[in-house]
Amino acid sequence: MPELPEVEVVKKSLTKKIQNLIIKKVKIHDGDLRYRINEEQTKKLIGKKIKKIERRSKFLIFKISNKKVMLIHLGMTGKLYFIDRKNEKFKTSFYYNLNEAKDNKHNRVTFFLKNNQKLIYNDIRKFGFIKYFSFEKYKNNPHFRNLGPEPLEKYFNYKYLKDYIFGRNRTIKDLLMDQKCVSGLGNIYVNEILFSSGVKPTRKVKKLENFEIKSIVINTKKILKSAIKLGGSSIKDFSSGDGKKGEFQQHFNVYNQNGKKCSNIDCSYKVARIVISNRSSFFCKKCQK
DNA sequence: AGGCATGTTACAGG
DNA sequence: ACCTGTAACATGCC
Repeated sequence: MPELPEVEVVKKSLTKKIQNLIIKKVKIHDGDLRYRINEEQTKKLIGKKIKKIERRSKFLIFKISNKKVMLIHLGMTGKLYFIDRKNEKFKTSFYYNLNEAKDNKHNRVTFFLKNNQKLIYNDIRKFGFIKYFSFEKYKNNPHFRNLGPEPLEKYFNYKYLKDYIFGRNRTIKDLLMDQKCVSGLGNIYVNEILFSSGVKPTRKVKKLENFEIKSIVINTKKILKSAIKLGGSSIKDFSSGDGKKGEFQQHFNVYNQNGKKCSNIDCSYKVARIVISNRSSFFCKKCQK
């Protein structure tokens, strides 16, 4: 689930639920995530307040009252469930689904808050991780040090991308996927951005025209904003219709649409799928040059 | 059975 | 030291 828009949606919804709550207890069910964690580390959090939740790239940054920072990266399948027993309801940060959170064997960590409220970190494939830093040092951690600019900030603009491209010889798909160039994009949004920009994912960056670079920057911002507004993309479909899930997947033009007709009305081509750098790329051979 | 999956990074070779 | 491409991580679903 998680590229920049999904992480941003999680941040926003979690902020409403847990800002200023005290962590009463932390239970690790399986600490064997991308980086191993144990209850020795989480002990420091007990009795402390969650003051603020921020986002950088695909990282969630929990600012804790003892000048500690808890970083959560959701990896490929990480989810955070907020559970409010008071109402006998499961309110998830991104998905909202009773069956998904109940007795789920992929729940890895539970943060106990007040009034039987809980925050559960659930991760099927365990590519995600949780790490702790001091407030002063977290920006210098190895995960942050090489991150490029946030795509929604002004610093990411035509001039920046044009300059970044200079002297490089890669495909535009690879470049946009690279968090050093611009941070927060992943396979879904890069495919959609390139479709909207009319640029084939295989194009070498040094061969891009200026108008195409401009278009890529504009569409990056447009698509990310639209996805955030729609609650992100929920790839999995849930049986129960109640509750929140993202809706941007209903607006995919190419991602996972191989074999379907190109969404441009005057085009009769089918969406093609190829593999670039071990990842699927979807595009229209006619509409993307 | 084999291929594929929303991500990151260690490593190899240039 | 920088640039690029590949494979690996763990688990589930077609």
